[in-house]
Amino acid sequence: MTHRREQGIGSLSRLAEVNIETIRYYERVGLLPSPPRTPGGHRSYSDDHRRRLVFIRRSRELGFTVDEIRNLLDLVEGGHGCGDIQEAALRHLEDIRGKIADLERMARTLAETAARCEGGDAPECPILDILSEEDKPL
Amino acid sequence: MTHRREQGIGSLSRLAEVNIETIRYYERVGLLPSPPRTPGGHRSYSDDHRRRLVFIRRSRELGFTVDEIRNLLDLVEGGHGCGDIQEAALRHLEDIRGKIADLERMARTLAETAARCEGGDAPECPILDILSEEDKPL
DNA sequence: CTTTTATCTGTAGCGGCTACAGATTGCATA
DNA sequence: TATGCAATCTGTAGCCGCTACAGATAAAAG
Repeated sequence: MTHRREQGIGSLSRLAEVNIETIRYYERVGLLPSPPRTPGGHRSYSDDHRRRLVFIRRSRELGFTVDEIRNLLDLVEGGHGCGDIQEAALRHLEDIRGKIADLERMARTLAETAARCEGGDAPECPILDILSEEDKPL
Repeated sequence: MTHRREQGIGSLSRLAEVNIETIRYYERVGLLPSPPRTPGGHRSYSDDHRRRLVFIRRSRELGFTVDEIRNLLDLVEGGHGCGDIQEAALRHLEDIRGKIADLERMARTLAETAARCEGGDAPECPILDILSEEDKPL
């Protein structure tokens, strides 16, 4: 029986591995519900908050935006089945693959161009050429 | 002889394919030198400005940050040879490859997990599992 | 000269935090 | 119980790289 009861924001921060300031930020933007407060006004979190916060962190680690996470959380709350969630994940996967493709184009261009450099003090520099000659396509 | 003389910001924007607001932004942050002004206060650009602006745009397209571009421009101005520039490009290339690796990790996790989904209204969802169970590594 | 278009400055917003300042609360020890 | 220190509070501002406005003025076209 792991009965961790109410806990402060610092403890939640350590358990969920999320910055304290970030936790308050998530509350402000409506990702994490406002917890009850102690008589003195300190936030007091339950295990449910912790689970939700871990969900948020993991989603961020997988590259979901705050907006997308809001949607994911709505799907979960709404008791939607696996299908909708899978669909959201696959959409996001496509985004990621698009970004990878962009970066690979950049990397290819840079690598190819840098390979043509002679280095040293050579005045001619193929990198400068592709950067400044506007009529040559990348 | 292509003697385009002084021109306004709109014309520069079209030639260099950079947004007008972005041009003024680059001037504010010190990437593009402040051009002379007409008696009425409008910016008046030369071909040098255009070349430099194209350089900036291309660098951004290759993923260099504004700071990195400032450094690149310093290298160029300083008459440094190909070697230094090549070095900067290779450093940047490593950054890009790091980002690609990050994104590929995300994509792999998402793809593998989504593949285990049964879809439909199944109550069990492997995606939700990896998102909320904090003791399972991604 | 009048109209239209171009440009001007300044400010604020985006996302996703992070970093402060200055006030207050909570808890442990003497 | 007093005290001292750590934890937390709110509010605001900054980061990057733009983008979008509003309201005023300049330039070009008719």
